[in-house]
Amino acid sequence: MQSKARKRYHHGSLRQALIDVAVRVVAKHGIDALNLRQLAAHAGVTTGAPYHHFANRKALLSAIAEQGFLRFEADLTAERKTAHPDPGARLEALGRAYVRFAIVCPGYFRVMFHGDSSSSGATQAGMRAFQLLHDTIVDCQRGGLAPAGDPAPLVLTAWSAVHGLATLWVDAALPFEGLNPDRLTPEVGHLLVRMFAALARDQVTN
Amino acid sequence: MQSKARKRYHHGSLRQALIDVAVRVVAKHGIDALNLRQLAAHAGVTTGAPYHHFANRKALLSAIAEQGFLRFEADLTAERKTAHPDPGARLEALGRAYVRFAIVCPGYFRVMFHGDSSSSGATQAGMRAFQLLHDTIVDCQRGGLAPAGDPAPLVLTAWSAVHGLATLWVDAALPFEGLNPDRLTPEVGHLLVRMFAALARDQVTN
DNA sequence: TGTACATCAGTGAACGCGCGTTCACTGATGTAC
DNA sequence: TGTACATCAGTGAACGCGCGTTCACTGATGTAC
Repeated sequence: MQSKARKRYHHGSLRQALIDVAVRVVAKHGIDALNLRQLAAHAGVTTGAPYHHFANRKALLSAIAEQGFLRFEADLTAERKTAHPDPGARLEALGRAYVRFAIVCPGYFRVMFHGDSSSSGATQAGMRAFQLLHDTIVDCQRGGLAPAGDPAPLVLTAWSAVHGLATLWVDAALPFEGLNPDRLTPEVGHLLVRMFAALARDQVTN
Repeated sequence: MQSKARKRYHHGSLRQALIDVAVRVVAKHGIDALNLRQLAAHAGVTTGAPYHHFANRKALLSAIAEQGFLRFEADLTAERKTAHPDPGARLEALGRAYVRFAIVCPGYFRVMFHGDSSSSGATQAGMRAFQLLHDTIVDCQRGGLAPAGDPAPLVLTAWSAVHGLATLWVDAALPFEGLNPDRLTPEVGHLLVRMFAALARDQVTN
C-alpha cells in the first residue's frame, strides 16, 4: 500500500506518517539522531514537506511527546476498566502497563522524558496517569493492602520503581549479567504489591 | 587563580578543566548542547586545543562517563565503610547515596546513562556499584531484614526505585504538584527498607 | 454536471550557519651532555 | 650552569558538511455557482 500511496502527490496523512517514522528512528538511534531531512526521505517526501505540518523540529518533538502521553494514559486507563480481584492486583497491573509501554514504545518514551517538551496537553495527560496510580494506592490503603497514612511516599516509591525499571530497560543501562529483566519485571511488580501489603499487616499488628 | 592561569601558554590541566566545564554544561543544558568549540572557549583556550586531550567529541563523553562511574562507585563504597547499625541502615544509606549523586552531579549522571558510552572502565565501575547493592541486600536477607530466596527481584526493585527517583529528579519529570521529592526522598528509602523487613517477618510468620 | 477559483500540501533548489575536525605553526618544558 | 634539541600543548585560520529552514513554484482537492 505504501508503494501505491507514494505515487500520489498528496500523501494524505503525512503528519502521522512523520511521527511514526520519527518514533521508530528515536527508538533505534536516540533523539539526537532525529533529523528532519532523513525523516522526510523515509516518509517518501521532499525536505520542505514536513514544514506544512510542523513549525520546526521542536514542534515535531512536542507533538510526539503529547501523543505519547495520551497513549500512555490510555494504556493505564484501560487497566482501570479491566476487572481485577482487588486494588492490589490493579496496582500491579498498572505497574506492568507502565513498563510495558516503555518496552513496546521506547521511541515515545524517550521523547516524553527527554524531549524538553512541556506542552500543556502532555503534562495534563501525565498528571492524569499519575492520578490513576495515586487513586489506586489510596484504594489499596482502604482495603488494608498498603500501609495507612500519607500516601505520597508510597506513590513516589511505586512510581520511581516502575519508571526506573522502564528507564533502565530503554537505556539498556542494566550493567549486570545474570539478571534478566524480562523475567524479573513481573516479579518486581508482584514484590512491590506484596511488600505494601506486608507493611500494612505489620502496622495492624503493632 | 583562573585569571592568572589563563595567561600561561600551557594550561597545565586542560583535560580535567574541559571535563569540569562539560559536566556543568550538560547539567544545565543537556548533552545535546555540549559543543567542543564553546567548551574550549569556556576553558579559555582555542578550538584546536581539546584535540590534544580527546580524539573527538565521543571520546570526551566516554571520559566523562568513566570518571562519573568511578566517582559514583566511590560514593557508594564510602557508605560501606561508614558504620551502620545493621544491613538495613546500610541499604538505606546506599540508596540515598545513589540519589544524592544524581542530584549533586546531574551532568555526570546524564552522560553516564545517556552518553552511549560503553567504555570498559565505566561498565566495570558500574558493575562494582551494583555488586555493592547486591551484597548489602544479601546481608539483609541473612539478618532477617529482607525476604529470603532469590535476591535478584529484591536487587532489581531497589535499584529501579533509586534509579527511577534519581532520573525523575534529573529530568525534572515529576509532573505532579504537591509532591516534594526533596522531602520525600529519604522517606522512600526508609519505606523500602521497612517493606523489605516487613515482608521478611511475614515469611517467618507463615 | 461542468467551470472558476481558493486553498492545501506537495516539489526541489538554495541559503546559511553551527560545529566537528584538521593542520601548519609556535611557545614552553624537560632532558641529555 | 649553560646549550641544543626533542617533545608536548597551545594558536588561529580554514575546511567542509550536515541539517534546519525558507521560498517561489506547482499539482491536487474541494467548494460556490
